[in-house]
Amino acid sequence: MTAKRKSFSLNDKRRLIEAYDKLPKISQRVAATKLGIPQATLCTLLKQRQTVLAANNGDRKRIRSGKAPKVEAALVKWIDNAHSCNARLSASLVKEKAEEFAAKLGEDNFKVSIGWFERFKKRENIVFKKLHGEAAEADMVSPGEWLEDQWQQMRQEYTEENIWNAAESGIYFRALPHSTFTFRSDNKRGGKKLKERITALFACSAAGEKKELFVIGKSHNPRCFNYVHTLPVRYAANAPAWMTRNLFVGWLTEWDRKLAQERRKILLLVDSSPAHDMTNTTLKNIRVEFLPKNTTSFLQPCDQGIIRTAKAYFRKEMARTVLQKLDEGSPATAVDIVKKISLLDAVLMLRDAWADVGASTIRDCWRKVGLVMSLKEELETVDPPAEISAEEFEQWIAVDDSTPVSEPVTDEDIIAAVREGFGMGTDTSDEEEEKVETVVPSRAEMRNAIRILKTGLPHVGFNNFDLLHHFAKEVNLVLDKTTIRICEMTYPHGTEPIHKTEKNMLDFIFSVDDPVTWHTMNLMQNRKHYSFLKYLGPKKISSIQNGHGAGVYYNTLVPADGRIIKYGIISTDTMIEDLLHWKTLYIAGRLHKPVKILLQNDNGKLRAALVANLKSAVTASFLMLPESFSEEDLFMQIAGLSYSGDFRMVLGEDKSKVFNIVRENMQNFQLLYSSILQECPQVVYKPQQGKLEVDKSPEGQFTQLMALPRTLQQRITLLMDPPGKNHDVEEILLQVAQDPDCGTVVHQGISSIVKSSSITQSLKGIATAGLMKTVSYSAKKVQKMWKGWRRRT
DNA sequence: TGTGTAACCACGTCTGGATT
DNA sequence: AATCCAGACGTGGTTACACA
Repeated sequence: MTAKRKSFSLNDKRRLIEAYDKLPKISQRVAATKLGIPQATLCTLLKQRQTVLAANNGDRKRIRSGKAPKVEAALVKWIDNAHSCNARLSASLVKEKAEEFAAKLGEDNFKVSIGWFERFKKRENIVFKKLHGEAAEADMVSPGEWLEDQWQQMRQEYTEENIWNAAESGIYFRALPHSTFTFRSDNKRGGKKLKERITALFACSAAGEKKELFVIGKSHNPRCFNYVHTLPVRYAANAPAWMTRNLFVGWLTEWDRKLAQERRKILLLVDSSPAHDMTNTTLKNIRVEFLPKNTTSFLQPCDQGIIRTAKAYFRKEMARTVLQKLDEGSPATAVDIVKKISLLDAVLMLRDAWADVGASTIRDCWRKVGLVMSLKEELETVDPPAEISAEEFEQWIAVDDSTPVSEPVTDEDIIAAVREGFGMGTDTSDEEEEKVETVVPSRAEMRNAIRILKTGLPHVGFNNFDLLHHFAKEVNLVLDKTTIRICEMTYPHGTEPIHKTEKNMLDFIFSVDDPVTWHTMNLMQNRKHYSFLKYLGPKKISSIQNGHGAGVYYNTLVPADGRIIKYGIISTDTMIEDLLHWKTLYIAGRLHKPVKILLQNDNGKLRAALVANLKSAVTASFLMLPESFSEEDLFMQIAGLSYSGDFRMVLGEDKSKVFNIVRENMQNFQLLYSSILQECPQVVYKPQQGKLEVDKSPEGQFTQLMALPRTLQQRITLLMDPPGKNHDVEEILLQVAQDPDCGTVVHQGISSIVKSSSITQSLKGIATAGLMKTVSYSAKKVQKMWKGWRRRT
């Protein structure tokens, strides 16, 4: 009766979807007849779009997994790893391994049959070639030979300053020494929970120079980082907190760029772990060389003492912290204390520990392994704290030595990774970790601490008064500044896009709930900040502020503590409005770039608006970027939004400025946007190419368009549909989504917002700029004023 | 008129093993 | 190592129909 039913291969399906996309907008029914399939088939097909397009084996007709997908996943990882180590694999070896994994993963029903093996190979596209014995064996070099031969050749063009070594090390930052602290804690709970680990990448040169640490943690946006402006280390995160190829390449690329600026070329030695694989990566100023396999432990300077020394300092500081708390008579056990140590604390401690490692130690380690010939130097020794025996201290330093620091190497790691990937998780839950709250000391407390140091230190023989004075001055400078930030934010140096001459110009935006009151108070305290407009009175000033442009009233050229600052006042409501709807994009646009949020009284609405603003920026950028782009392209696009809407349209000096803002602040951008990008279903991150891919289908673009801020949507409708004919916004956006020039339309919409607002804002700038302000300014005044104002409300 | 879905069952792929 | 077998399993193309 009915014709024989068809069955499509994944390639067929992909072709069908592509063909459907090329069709003009018609009903599924019509489209289906054109494609020669029933409507319902087309409907299901479109629903499977993502799965079909992501499939890698197009000749198959169904995507099916074997009976024990976990075993196969583990096996694939193991094979990958073996390949990257140039190990020879025979079919029987692989089968043996499969059996082992099955046993370890508790897959009792799984049998390593010939049939299974065949299908497994087909599914994964694996072929086992017969290898000839010698090739692999030839790779095995003795450390001595390598040193005399290859190494001498490699290092010829490089001086010791430019010969570097990098190595990862796992760090259980909450680990305690075996016995000393445990007497007061119940051991049962102790052990496991304290195993939170971070991985740090240490890099140093043969001359003793150290590179900023690269720390990899579990959490992308640890809560304890919230209030921190700049981390003293580079930070990244992934679930197992270990080095991946992607992170490593990212780190290298950035370093390469810095070196290019310095016109410096270096030779970097790393061990040959899969995470260090450099294929498809080109670096201009870094030559990456690998230590021969199985000789890493003898030849790697970092492994031979450098990292150990850093860890010794780290653990010593940890002991000091814990012991002090215990001595203060805190009822908490050592375990409790250690649990309160946040990731931030650990990172800061680790940074200091790394800074403490002496250049001579580093040089000596390089000499010891024989990579450089130089004179023997004094090795520093880190004495164990008095409370801990030397032996125990040694053990404590080494507790994390054998932890995996990069993608899987041992079977256990593979199994753990597979378990995690399949959502079974090992028994450790993060709940405990999440509860570590960060206590930021108040400014008064910090000031007091400085005072205590000043009076106390001379009594213990500290006599570098210059240093102390300088330190106190620097700290107070910062403290004073931060106190005047009534609600909001400042731009990090060099990112403020408006002023060209003043490199160190700090720009603050205060969002205040009631601008009239604020101006009244501020006029009384700091009349000199205001231009001639002050004669008009606070009400008039606020009305100028609110009535025109972006709703920001600026006082410029305000001297504060030897610096010139400027500050803008905006009402919180106006700001939220702009963040949510992009009415002017003036404030919203600035907040697309990383800025420091100084003090936030708990305004949930504002916080939500800030996030919404970032999301909008990402969405708008997606629409304007091609299907595939790099992270840098994305940030560039975002940074360009507030200029003319599209970075490509920015000309001349401004272009390089945007470029620089992004380059100098890559890390801050990543910190700002990483969680948003991760949560966004529209974008797929392809780590292999370091590229992001975004859904460019009409449906995808439509959802993106619908998510744009209201004002932008209105502008777009206006562009597409001149007033008069009243079409539905949704209807028009649907049209735009089909349009191949969709990105251009979005760009025009944004630039129409930016143009109209920046004109009014700069006109107002003329009125509010006034004459040069020469009168000195005290931050404390504003602080007092602010306090006074708060009391009254 | 349009799209989405429950149910049905053809058929691709699974399994352990035998055979070439 | 590759191919084949027979039976089981479960995906997904299709039909008929509900729903806006």
